[in-house]
Parts: sequence; C-alpha cells; structure tokens
Amino acid sequence: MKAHLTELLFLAVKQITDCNDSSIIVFERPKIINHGDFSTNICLVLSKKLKKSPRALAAMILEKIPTSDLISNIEIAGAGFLNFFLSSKANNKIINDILNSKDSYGKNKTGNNKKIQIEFVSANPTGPLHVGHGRGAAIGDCLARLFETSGWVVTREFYYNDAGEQINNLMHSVKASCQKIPTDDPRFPTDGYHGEYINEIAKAFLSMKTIDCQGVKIKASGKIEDTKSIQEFSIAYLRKEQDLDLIAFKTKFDVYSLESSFYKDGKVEKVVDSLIKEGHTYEKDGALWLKTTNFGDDKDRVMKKTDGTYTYFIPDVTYHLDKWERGFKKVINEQGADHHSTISRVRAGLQGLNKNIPKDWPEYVLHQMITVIKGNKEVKISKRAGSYLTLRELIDEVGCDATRYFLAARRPDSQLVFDIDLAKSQNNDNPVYYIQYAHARISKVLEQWGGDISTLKLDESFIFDSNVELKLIKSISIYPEIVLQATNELAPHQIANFLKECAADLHSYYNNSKFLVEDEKIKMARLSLINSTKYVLKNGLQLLGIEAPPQM
RNA sequence: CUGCCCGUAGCUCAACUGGAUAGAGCACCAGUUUUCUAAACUGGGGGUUACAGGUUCGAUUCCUGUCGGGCAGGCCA
Repeated sequence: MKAHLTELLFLAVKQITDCNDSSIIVFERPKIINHGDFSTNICLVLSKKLKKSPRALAAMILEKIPTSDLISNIEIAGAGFLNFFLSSKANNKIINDILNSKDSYGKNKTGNNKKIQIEFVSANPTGPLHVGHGRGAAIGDCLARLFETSGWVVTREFYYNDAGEQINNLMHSVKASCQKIPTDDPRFPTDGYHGEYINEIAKAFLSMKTIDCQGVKIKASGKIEDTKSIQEFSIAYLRKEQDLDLIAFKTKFDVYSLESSFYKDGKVEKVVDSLIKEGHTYEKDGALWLKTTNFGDDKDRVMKKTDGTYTYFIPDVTYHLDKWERGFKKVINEQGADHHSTISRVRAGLQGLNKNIPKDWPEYVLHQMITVIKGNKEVKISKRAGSYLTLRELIDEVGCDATRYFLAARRPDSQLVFDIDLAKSQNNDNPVYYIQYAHARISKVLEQWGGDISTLKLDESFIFDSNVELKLIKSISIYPEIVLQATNELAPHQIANFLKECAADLHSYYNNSKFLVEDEKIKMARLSLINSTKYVLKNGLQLLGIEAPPQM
C-alpha cells in the first residue's frame, strides 16, 4: 500500500521538481484519525528548495496525483501535510488479506534467510536467575521472535562464564557451607556467596547426589577436600536450576557456549598470541596489557594477570571471534547495562586481531537495571548479600505471561520499577489480561456463530462506516509495519504497546456494536473484521511469547 | 572527577528516530448490562516534557550548559 502511494505521489512530484529519487517521499501513520490513513510531509521538505509556501506546493501536487480506487480522498492539512484516506475497497482488501494470511500475517522476508545470532541472559552459574536476567530473557527472546518473523535464521545462544575467579568464589562458598561455617564467621570467604541456595548445594553435595545437566550426569564425590568435585557439582547444580527457571519462562536456546571450552581447545591462547603478534600489547608491573586506547577506550586494560591467568574479557573476545568464524555477520548481545564497559573492550580486542571485523560489531542491546518494590520497600537484588528475588519466585507469584509482558513492554534503556504487589494484586487490570480478553471475546463470538471460520470472506463492495470500525481496521492494518519497525529498532516493547491499543479498539467495537445480527451481509462483514483482528492479536502475542487463550 | 543511560500527569510508562492539539493504564469523579463474557465501555479533571539557551517551517526527540537519578570506571564478571 505504501509503495503504491509512493508511486502515485512520485509521479506528481516529478512534474514539479527535477528530483529523481523517490526516497525523498516518506509516508507516516498519523496518530489522529482525522489525519487520514497515511500522511506525508513532502511539501514541507520541498518548500524551501522550491521557494514556495508548503500549502501552495501541496495544492499543485494534489492536482497532479493520479486517481486511484484505493484512495477515497486526499486533504491538505496543517502546515502543508498531505493526508491520504483509503477507500473502503482498500480497507476490505486488507481484511481479506489478513483472513488469507492467517498466522503468517505480519511476517516479512527482509531478513532474506540471513543468519543472525542473538546472545542473551548469559548468567554466571553462581546463583539462580533473578529479575534482571528475566528482563534479558524477555527482551532477548522477543528479539529472536521478531527476527524470525522478518525472515532471518536465528540462533539463540547462552554463554556460561564457568571459569575464573567467580567460580572459585562459588566453590569456596559451598565448601564453607559443607564445613558448617556460618556466613558471618571470619573463616567464610570474604567475597563468597551468601544465599540459602549455597546451603542446598552443600547438602546435595554431601549426600552425593547426581545432577543430570544438558544430558551429562555429574555425581558429587561428597568429600569436602575434593574441591574439583565441589566446583563441578556446584556448576552443574546451578546450570540445572537455571535451565528450570528458563523452562518456566518459556525461553529456549539453540546453543550453549562454555567459557571453559575456549580454554580447553586452546583458542584463548591463540587469541592472546595473535594480539601480541599484531603488536597491541605490552608488559607492565608484571602483567600483560592490551592497548585498548588504540581503539577508543579511555585506558589500557590488563589481559594477563601477574598470576598468569587471564581477565574476563580475553575469553569474551575469544568467544566473539568464534561467533564471527561461525559466519554470523549480524550478532546482537542483550545484556544488563552494568556490563556496558565490556563493549569497548570486546570490540577493541576484535579490532586488534586484524580480521576485518567491522568496528561496530557486535551490536548491543543494553537493558537498564530493575528496581523491585515489595510492600513499598525496595528489594535489593544482590547475590552476595543473599536477599534476592529469583525469577522463579516472580513467575510463581505473577504468572509467566504477565511477567514476560511487564519485562518486555518497556524500552530497554529505561529503568523500570517492578512493583510485585501491583503486579499481583492487579491481576485483573494487568494489560496482558486486557489483550488476552480481547482475543477470548472474539473467539467466543465466533464460537456462538457456529459457522465455518475458514469460509469467512468480506464482500468487496461492503462499506464499513462507523468510526470504531474504521479505527480498528486502521489498527490491524498497521501491524506489519510495527513488526518491521520493532525489528529494525531492536524494540520489542513496540509490539506490546501496539497490542494494547489494538485490544482497546476491539473492546470499543465490542461494546459499541453487536456482531451476530439478523442481516447476513452485515454479520459476515463484522465477523470478518473481528476474525482478522483475532489473527493480529494472536500473532502479536506469539511474538511476545504469551498465550492467546480462546476463553478466560 | 571521567564515560554511558535516563529525567514526560500524583504513580507506572508511550510518543512511528524532527511532525500536526504530547497519549495510555492505575488512582480520582460521573455514567453504561432483559442483547455475543462488565477482566469491558463512555465522559471528566489532571502537563511550562527537570531548568536555561541554541539549530529551523516545526524540538519530548538534535547541539551546549546547569541540576537530579542509575550504572560503570578491579590484575571481579
């Protein structure tokens, strides 16, 4: 439709200017229904160049636009906007198009089957997942669904930092717990983890439990001095817990990458050698430094510590080189904003390898921190302090659908306040139920009608004339554009907002009109409209990973 | 002190990357069910978009400065 309008308008514009580039024509979807279905600011853009007032220019262009049976009217408005109103024929075409496309309405092929890798959650296996990880899971998974809908081949990936200092801390914490050392005892590791889950791991370890994690069975030796077994068992235990959390959150991954594997196969060493060879390193204070300042960082960073081990970002660089070598030209990392400083380091490391990796690769989506409030008090999300709200608790209390909605419905770069009491007590006022209810209402009407839904088709000559109907038609016709935009801008929250508005339009329509009326022609038209709305709601909810129940 | 993100109704958040009269929900007030689910709908009040400048036809959006909040600035991740 947009292409059709652009073509028509360009024919007119060409007669007035010598411009040969149709990309100067931009159509927008006006917010206000009186401003039509499409609007363009072309006259405002051209007025300066042609030294004519925008409104006069608009009049000239308007005269030269060819007629089309898809357009009912074109108006000049405001400072010189051209507002296009679609004809009933165009509207009916959209509805029939949705009825034909069904579950694939909203899909597009802009991805062209290209590969994309999306890394998200990537929590350290040092504790259960908390609300912050939930936000990452919700946003990352929705992004993946968006790219799939836009024709990309998506790989969802989880990276485990299962090596390094934090894992040592974990092991020592569990060991201390096995020895019944209280957390406030001076013998308890200073940087240790304090949560109750540490005691549970210790108990399971001492009773020599076996953990089945990702198809591998790990058995605890039960011996307190066997630090290797404690470490192995603790990681397996927590990975298993995290897997269960993710299942409860309906989030799946295609690939799990382990930091430890990059040490085992020697890739970390290779990256370090390569960085040294390319001349981006130097020794100082007994450590090896990477000149990240060569690539825009504000100071150089240690890559090899005096004790011979590497800092975290070297395995990170290795991992990203691995992604690049697996052929992912497009990679998105979804992370918490507290990791933003790694961006410049990872990119600097990749540049230092001299492999022609683009400077802005990989892309990042950073979500801001969450403040959790319960009983008007902030709940601190701190693993070490132990007082900590897990994702699982949240799902149990609020439900998976609502949790996903709340966490995905906000711009990633806004800090969000998650009020547990509100999410819980407000069950019925929750936006997700509002949207699901709209879907359920349609389902029920169609059920009561009792006809064969697959035969629903809108008569080309039918004219919808009420404002609630026109508003709803406009709403559902925008859906494919919203999907594309949300994908391009890496902004899943736009889907959530759209669905809320679409549901509102449906509810207005429902309260305003009766569908199962005597007049067969009107009945079929209205059923066609709400059935196409049903597909939009269902497809949109699917993008968010939320159920579309037939009844509530 | 330096870098990144943010500041919009009493509260939680939008605003199509510069568009028209800044919109929703919650809360508050007043209405709507003999009719397909009232988990809904209709109407009302509530704003100097933190503040001060600048850029232009046009700024919540871009630039500069100030104030305020969050996160980083580990040989932790």
